[in-house]
Amino acid sequence: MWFDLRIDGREASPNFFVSRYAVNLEVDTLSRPLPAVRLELIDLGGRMAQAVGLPRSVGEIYGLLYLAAKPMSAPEIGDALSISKGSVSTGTRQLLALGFVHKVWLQAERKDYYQAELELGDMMRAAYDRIFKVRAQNADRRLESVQEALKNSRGDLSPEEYAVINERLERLAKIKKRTKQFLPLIERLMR
Amino acid sequence: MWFDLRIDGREASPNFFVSRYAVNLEVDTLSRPLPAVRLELIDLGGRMAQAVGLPRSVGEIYGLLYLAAKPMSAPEIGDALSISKGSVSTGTRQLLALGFVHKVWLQAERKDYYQAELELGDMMRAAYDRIFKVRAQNADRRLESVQEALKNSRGDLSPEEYAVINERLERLAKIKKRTKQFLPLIERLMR
DNA sequence: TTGTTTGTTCAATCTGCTTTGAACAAAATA
DNA sequence: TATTTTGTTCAAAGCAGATTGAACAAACAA
Repeated sequence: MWFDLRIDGREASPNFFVSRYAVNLEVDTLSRPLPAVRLELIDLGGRMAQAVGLPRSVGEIYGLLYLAAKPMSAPEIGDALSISKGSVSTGTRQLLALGFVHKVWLQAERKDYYQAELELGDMMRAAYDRIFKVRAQNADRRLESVQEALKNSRGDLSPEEYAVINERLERLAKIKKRTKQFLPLIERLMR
Repeated sequence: MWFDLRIDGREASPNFFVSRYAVNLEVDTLSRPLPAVRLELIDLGGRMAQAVGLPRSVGEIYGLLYLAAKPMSAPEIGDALSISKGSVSTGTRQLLALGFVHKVWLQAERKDYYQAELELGDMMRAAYDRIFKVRAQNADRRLESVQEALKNSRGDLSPEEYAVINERLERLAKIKKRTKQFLPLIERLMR
C-alpha cells in the first residue's frame, strides 16, 4: 500500500461490515462464461487499482461486481476470476474497508454475498479524504522534522551552507503553505 | 511506472538535456559525511518518489541535489548515496526527463554536473499535465472501449442483464463527464 | 457425533520492479 | 598508440508485495 493509512485492518467482529437489513434477491447460479463487456470492465478495474497502488485482484473483484445483476458469493467470485479463496477473502475485506462494496444478507443462505457500491462519486470523495489528506499531513510532518534537523546540524555546517539550505527549506515551506490553501478548494469542489 | 507515459525514453542525442550556457561555479570536492538535514531530505525525497510510483533512488538523488550548495557529478552522487553507477545514470536520466534536474556545463570539466530544479511549483504543474491529464484521457478511452464491448455482447445477454449493465455504464459515463468538468478547475487553480 | 461448506490466516511461492555490476563506448590524456 | 575517466546499457540478482494453498475455525446438516 503506498499510503500509510491502514485500510486493511482486521475488523473487531467478523460481521462488522454486513448490512443489517435482509435483502430478498435471487442469485446468479448459472456459471456460463462472462460476456465481453464484463471482462473489459474487470480488466479496467484491475488497471485502475494498480494505478492507485492497490492489488490488481482487488480492482478486478470490484469490476466483476459492478456489472453483476445480482450479489455474488465469494466462491462465485473466485470462480469467475480464477483466483484463490485467500485472494477473494483479502480482496473483499479491502473493498469493504474502502467502502467500495457491501455485504448483503440473503435469506436462507449461509454464504456471504457481495454487491458493489455504485455511488462512485461518494466513494472517490471518501478515498480522497482518507488517502490524499492523510498523505498531505504526513508530508507536512516530515518537512517539519527536516527543519528540526537543520537546527541540529547547524554546528556541522559552514555559514554559506547553512544559508543555502535554509533558503531552500523555506522554499519548501512556502510550497507546503500554498498546498494547504489549495486543498480546501479542491474539497469544496468535490461536494 | 504506474502511468503509461514514457518519461524514460532514451534521448536522441546524448546531450539533449544539457543546458547550453556554461556556468562558472566551484564544485564540492570535499567528501565529508552529509549533515543530518541533508540525510533527512534525501529520505523524504525517496519516500515522496515511492508515493508517486517512482523508484526510491530517483527521489533520493533529487533530495541530495536539492540541498547541494554546488552542482554534483554522477560519481559524487553515487558516493554520497552509496548507489551504483548504473542507478545514478538511469536515475538522473529520469529526473532530467521529468524536468526535476538539469545538467550544468562546468568549464574545464569532463564530467556532467547536475543541479536540482528549484521551482517545485512549476515542476508539479508539469507533472500534473504529463501524468494526471494523460491518465484521465486513458481512463476515458478505456471506458469507451467497454461501452463498445457492450454493443458487441448484446447478443449474449438477456434483456435484463443488458439493462442493468447499460444503466451502470451510464453511471460511469456521468462520472467521467463530471471529472472532465472538474479538471479544468484544478488546472486554473494551479496557475 | 461426523461430514460438508464457507471463510480466514499465514508461510511459502511467485512475480514484477529496482538495483547492481560487468561489458562496452566515448572522450580526453600521455 | 595505450590508459584513464566518465557514462550507458542490460542480464542477473535482489527485493517488496501479491497470490496461493494448506491448516484451521465456525456454522450448519445429517
